[in-house]
Amino acid sequence: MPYTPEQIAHIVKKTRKQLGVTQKDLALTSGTGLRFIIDLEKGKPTCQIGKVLVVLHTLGIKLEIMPPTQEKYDGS
Amino acid sequence: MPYTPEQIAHIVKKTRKQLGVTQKDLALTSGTGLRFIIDLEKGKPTCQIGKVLVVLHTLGIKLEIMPPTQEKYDGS
DNA sequence: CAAATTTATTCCCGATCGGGAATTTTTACT
DNA sequence: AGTAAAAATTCCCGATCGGGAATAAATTTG
Repeated sequence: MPYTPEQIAHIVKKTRKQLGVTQKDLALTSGTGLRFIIDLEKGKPTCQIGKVLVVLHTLGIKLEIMPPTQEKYDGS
Repeated sequence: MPYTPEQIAHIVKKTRKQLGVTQKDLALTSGTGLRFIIDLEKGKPTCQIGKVLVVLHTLGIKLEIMPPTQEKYDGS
């Protein structure tokens, strides 16, 4: 289940609309530019991670990152 | 609790080491370049989201994105 | 339906990402 | 301690990100 930029784009757009926020407002409140927001919501894979994280936070979208659990097999 | 690029960097680096994988190997298996991996593990906020997602997936790091819950107040 | 609003595209352009190689520095191993 | 391995830096350079404005297109509103 890896996330793709397109999926993130969809979540961002949907959340933004649900909050009744325009792309322009989101750009302002997240400290980015309109250009970036449009690209992000288009699912562009080259958007900068730092800005993506800021936008997610601005929209109240929570992120959880879970490393794999370590299982050591002494297969001897 | 927003994630920062630095936090992601830390998780990536820690996971990679736990898996006993070198940066070079990770670059190869994730289809990126050594340069990118080093930048990512340095917490550079300008790394491309698409590549970040691929690396996370390659390392088996799971991501969860949770939009805010919608609560409609008819405050009338 | 027309007007207003929102979104998307285009343009300009400075800054820089990132692939890949070479080199240097740091870390790990014996 | 010395060596090998890993990581980081530097370099080159083509490609392009993204801010911001203007414009076009699409969508929403009344």
